[in-house]
Amino acid sequence: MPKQTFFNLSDKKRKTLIEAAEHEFSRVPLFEASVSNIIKSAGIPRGSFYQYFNDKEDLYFFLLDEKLQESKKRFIFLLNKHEGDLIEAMKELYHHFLIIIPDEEERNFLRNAMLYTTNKVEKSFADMFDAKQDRERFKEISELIDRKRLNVKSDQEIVHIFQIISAIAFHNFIEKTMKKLSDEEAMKEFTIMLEMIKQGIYKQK
Amino acid sequence: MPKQTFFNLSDKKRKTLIEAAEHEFSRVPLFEASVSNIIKSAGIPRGSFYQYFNDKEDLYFFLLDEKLQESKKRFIFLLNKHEGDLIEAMKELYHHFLIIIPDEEERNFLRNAMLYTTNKVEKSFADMFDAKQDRERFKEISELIDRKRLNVKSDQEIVHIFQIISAIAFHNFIEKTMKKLSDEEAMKEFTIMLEMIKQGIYKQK
DNA sequence: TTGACTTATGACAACGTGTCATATACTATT
DNA sequence: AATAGTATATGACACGTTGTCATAAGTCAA
Repeated sequence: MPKQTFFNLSDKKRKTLIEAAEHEFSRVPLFEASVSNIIKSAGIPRGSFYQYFNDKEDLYFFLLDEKLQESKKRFIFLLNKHEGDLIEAMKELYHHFLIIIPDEEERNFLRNAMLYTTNKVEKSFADMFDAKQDRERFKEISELIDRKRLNVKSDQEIVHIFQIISAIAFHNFIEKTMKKLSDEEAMKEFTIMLEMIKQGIYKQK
Repeated sequence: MPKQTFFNLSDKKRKTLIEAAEHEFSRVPLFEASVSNIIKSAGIPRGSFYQYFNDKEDLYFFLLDEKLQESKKRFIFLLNKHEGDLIEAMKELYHHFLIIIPDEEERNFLRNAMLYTTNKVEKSFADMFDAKQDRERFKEISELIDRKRLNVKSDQEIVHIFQIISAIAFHNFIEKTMKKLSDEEAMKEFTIMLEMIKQGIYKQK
């Protein structure tokens, strides 16, 4: 977490710094990003940077977390919109992630995050549904989901379903990026896969 | 790819170098690994390293690819063993990945790869099943799979099933690592998820 | 005004990377 | 054996990055 000093900064200075950081982290993935570029672009001295953050990771995951919080809120909104249909909500969330975000810098930031810090992103996203992490949110989501549609026996299985869908979404994004698929193609593949797991991939006896 | 010079090296020297590299890449993920450590441990001068490789990525992905080739071969073997049952083959492959590998260094190498270069590992693995990449292998695998068990209409859907199972395996490994689950716990979760997608997660109408 | 505390600053040591001029080894040909 | 031509080995070096630390400047309450 950034140090208190960072939060004590004037709004203007903090905003400049954040913008400089987002610019750098959009340009290249975390491991190639440099503190030097960020401070040059923000116009602050090197010492100050380390007054605010432990290191570049500190700043990076602070920014990433903020963005993921937004996604989590959106997910809840979409779950409402689709009357508790988990798959429809995830479809639209993913679609939004692919297409609707208008800002190219934001897209690149998230792209770099998804590809190079997959484990962190995936964990953060999965934790939304982890009762131990955030009982409040878990309860909210859990109540929203329409169980009648689902072939589940327990709450635990609902969590698994969420994890399966997330895993497929992550996989799909990686495939899209590596094979340079269009948004439409990616979305089509994602939808097909979801249909398959809805119905079951093995023949019923 | 490493340069020809590397392959011209004496077996002994090449082996020493590879061992030094594996040691370093087991210690830390690619982005933290240093050429300096590798050459120090291998006892070769800095200039030589760059005579053999373009950079550390060059060496890293060469090693990683070799290991993934092994997994691919094993997958085909397991598909045979389980008489074309895709899910049983993947279960055992994953189980092997988790438990059977006896060498701790090897485990750490793969762990670092899975967590920090997910996109590359996932792509390489998925390509095994990509007709465009390796028509030979695709044909071999495709013929091995027992379609009678599967609820599929086309070859394309079989590829999707493979992708779904891989995605779940990757997800599971990340979860296992982040939450420090035991091999048994991870395996149990993986099995549950596979059962779910076998049967379908939505109620049939 | 003073003292205590917080924040700002940039020079610096430590380390890492990739290159390049130079030295050395090897091979084939006369 | 001498030579030429090619492949390989070597390590000093220029350049970039990181995180720290001594010092300066600011803030605020008494």
